[in-house]
Amino acid sequence: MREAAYLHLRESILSGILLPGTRISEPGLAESLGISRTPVREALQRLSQEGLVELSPGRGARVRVITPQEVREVYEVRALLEAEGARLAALNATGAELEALEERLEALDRIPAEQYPEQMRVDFEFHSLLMEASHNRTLVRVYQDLRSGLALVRAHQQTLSQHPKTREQHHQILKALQQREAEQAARAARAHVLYFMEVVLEAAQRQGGQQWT
Amino acid sequence: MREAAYLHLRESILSGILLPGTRISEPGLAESLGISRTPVREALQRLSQEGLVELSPGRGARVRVITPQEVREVYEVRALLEAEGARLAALNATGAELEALEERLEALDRIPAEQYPEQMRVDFEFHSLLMEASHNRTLVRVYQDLRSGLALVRAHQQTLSQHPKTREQHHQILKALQQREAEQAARAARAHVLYFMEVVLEAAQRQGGQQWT
DNA sequence: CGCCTGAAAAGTGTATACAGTATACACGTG
DNA sequence: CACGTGTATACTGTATACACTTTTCAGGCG
Repeated sequence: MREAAYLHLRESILSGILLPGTRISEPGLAESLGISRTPVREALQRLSQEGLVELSPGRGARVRVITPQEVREVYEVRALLEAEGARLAALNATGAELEALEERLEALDRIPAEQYPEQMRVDFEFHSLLMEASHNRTLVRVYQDLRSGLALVRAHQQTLSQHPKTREQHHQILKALQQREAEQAARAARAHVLYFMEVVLEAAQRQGGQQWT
Repeated sequence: MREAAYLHLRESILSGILLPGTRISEPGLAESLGISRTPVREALQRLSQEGLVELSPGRGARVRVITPQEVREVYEVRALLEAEGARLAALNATGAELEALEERLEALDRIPAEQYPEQMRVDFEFHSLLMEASHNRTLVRVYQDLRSGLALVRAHQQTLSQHPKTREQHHQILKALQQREAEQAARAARAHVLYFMEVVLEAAQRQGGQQWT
């Protein structure tokens, strides 16, 4: 039930049902889920450590507010991690892992542009598989922690995937991995993440102000 | 009281009172601290997310066991983060921050070699200040998360600080920061962390087997 | 009309109770 | 003598109760 509360809250936040800054009441959420406060509390604390909610002592939980400055910081760290992941993957990836990556890019091409959630899911899988191919589980863990925070940002930035450049960059990364060119893979991954950061920040500037979901 | 339970457990684990693999009983710990199970549970879950304890569903909590392979992974990621931190610090550090760093190195020289805990504390402060001088709070957060796991390793590796090379490497980093040479700072920080990793792994091999603290 | 005050409502933090489950140990069986 | 089974104990996960704090809102005062 803790897991259920966690997943429900996470989904509510990422899908935009709960806007940033919204207060989350333990009794309220517990009743709406038909469970007691205990698992709700534990779910909130987990989300707090993941950076999706803010927990002030004695004053309850709120959905976290993220500033553009913070988005920039997170993407810069992600670029660092993903570049290293790509470098290691070029050295350590197995044949099966390379095929799985290739398969995801083919799947992305097959998905119609209007099915945004599906695109996002496969895109996410591609990057996760890339990091796992590094064979450094600590790197993967840190990366996933960072991404759960990033999800907050992308929630309302729909339609920005499948930019023309994105597809080309994905293939550049894969090609470098297949040719075992570590430095080239790192550069390509870094460029991809930083390019995406600019797209996100631009879209945010157009549609919002100092903060958003 | 959650904080008290958290700090008590953390200290017990890092000081070696609780050895890796030891089962931690919620009722037992609650009684020994004179509090109820609720805050104990919450502390255990926090420690679980920080990587100090392992939490198997329905089967309670154990102090986590770390393998040399994992130590290598963690230090490699730390080297990556700290190199980036040093690079950014060379660009962004304020005068006051540079002075604080210098002060820590002077303090390290003043501490007698036998006061190991004090040395470790100041050494920790130096590295934390270095990362904070990067002015990227996300980078700092990820770094601190990683280090709390590392603390497990160093707990029983006393006497390995103040290796002759350590002092020199610290000063190399600081010098690069003062001269605003970003790439040199990154290289120096990376070399320092990786060197330290080798020292730790060597010490572990001498005194242990496949796993320790 | 605005601001301060104070009481009521809601909420957080901790303790405790209870149901379901894993673990350990002893006994019986092959 | 080894192994499986059954029972008793201990523990985890969830629910509920209670004290204390924060928030809210209405009424009175300046």
